[in-house]
Amino acid sequence: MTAPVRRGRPRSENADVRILEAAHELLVERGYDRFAIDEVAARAAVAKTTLYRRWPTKDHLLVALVAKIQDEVSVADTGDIRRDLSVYLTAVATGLDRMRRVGRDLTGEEDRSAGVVAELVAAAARHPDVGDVVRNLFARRNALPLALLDRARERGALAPGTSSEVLFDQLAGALYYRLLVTGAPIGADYVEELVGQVLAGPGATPHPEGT
Amino acid sequence: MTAPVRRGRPRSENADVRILEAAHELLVERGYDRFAIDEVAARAAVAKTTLYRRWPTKDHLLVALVAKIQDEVSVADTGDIRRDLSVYLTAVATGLDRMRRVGRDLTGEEDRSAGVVAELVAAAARHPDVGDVVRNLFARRNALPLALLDRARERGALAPGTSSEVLFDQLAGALYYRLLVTGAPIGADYVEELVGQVLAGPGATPHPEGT
DNA sequence: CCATTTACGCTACTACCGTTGCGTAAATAT
DNA sequence: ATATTTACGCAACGGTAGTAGCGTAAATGG
Repeated sequence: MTAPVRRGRPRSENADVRILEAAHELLVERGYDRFAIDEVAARAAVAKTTLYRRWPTKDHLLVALVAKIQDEVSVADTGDIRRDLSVYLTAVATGLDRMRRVGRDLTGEEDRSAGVVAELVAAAARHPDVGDVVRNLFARRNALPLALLDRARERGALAPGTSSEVLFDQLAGALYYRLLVTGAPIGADYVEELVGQVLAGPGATPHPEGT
Repeated sequence: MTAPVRRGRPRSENADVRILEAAHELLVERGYDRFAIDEVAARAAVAKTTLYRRWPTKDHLLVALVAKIQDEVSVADTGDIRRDLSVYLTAVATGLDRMRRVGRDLTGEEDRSAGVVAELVAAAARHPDVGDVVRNLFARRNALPLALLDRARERGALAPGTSSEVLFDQLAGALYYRLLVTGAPIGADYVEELVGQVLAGPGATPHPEGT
């Protein structure tokens, strides 16, 4: 936090707020496409150039918006790791499903859904700096569940050599893979099955094969 | 295959080929952004309208291109499920990494990477019909490894109740999650660790020292 | 008070995606 | 041959992302 003593005319904080609000409204109403920067500026009663001074591309605005919107997913630690994971991942899944429907399905609109998560991923791939922000976002979002896994391992509920990060990749990865790639549903029953199989590990080889 | 007897002037197959070739070249050269439809048409020596008659959006062209480019990942079944999975997933990972670098890094260009996979995911989310094609693409691509898992289960190398689909989600999901979301590297060592942990299952509680 | 610095609003502009209208080319049907 | 049908090429257009130039507003420094 360097001293906020700057030389010229200060940025209107009001403008930031109004832009983000207008963008939020339009995103929910219309989805990411059908979401025109000009319209955001107009609705925020701000010149387009003012908007671009803050966020150099639409993608940057999107990620700033998501960062603001994103709700914390709470993590309960009851000591029953399986149950805790199921609860957490179910919450994540419903959150993702809500994000997927943004701009669609609320109104009886056509079908040009946006899939905010998909757009976020694409934006992160397009601009390195957006990628940094997105990764930071997820890092903070995932810190609590990772800590949960760490504690479980220390407690002996997970095998000693277990990598929390890899374990989390298995769990979250399955959800995002279904959301973004295969489009398969991710209901509570799926989460339950996933957590069960991840923890059990199907490689129980009663009679090890191979040379 | 309905009879190819149609009434008017036939579509120039040559045009399809030339367009896809030009698009392929440009995609590799420039990446998905910086890839202008006008330029594809020009390079293919075809009117823009001719192109749009075949693929109604840039996204449609992209997915058609990827469908053509995508190389089969071979699946070996040596009987050692752990080894087979490692080999297969390593091949997938290197393929993904190659896709990620398309349009970047070949030239000493700036940094506006495209991330073809990310764009593909976004395209699938934007247009329902593109989504269908993409899902179909992956379904066919994943058929062999899924069959591998099925055989392993029947052979007793995987626990009887194991869901091949969920298991595959854990594996592929982890890779795509890293590629698209966290940006973490996915080298051979990671794949090895992933496969090991997925098969072992960290939930083996040797001495539950609960509350 | 006045110069400087930075932000704002406005207009105009470029580039690209995707569409439309129209004249022409290549096939089939009679 | 002629009519019909469908594709092609061309040119113009509308909509949106992002940029550039310029005059004006609001702050600080002397």
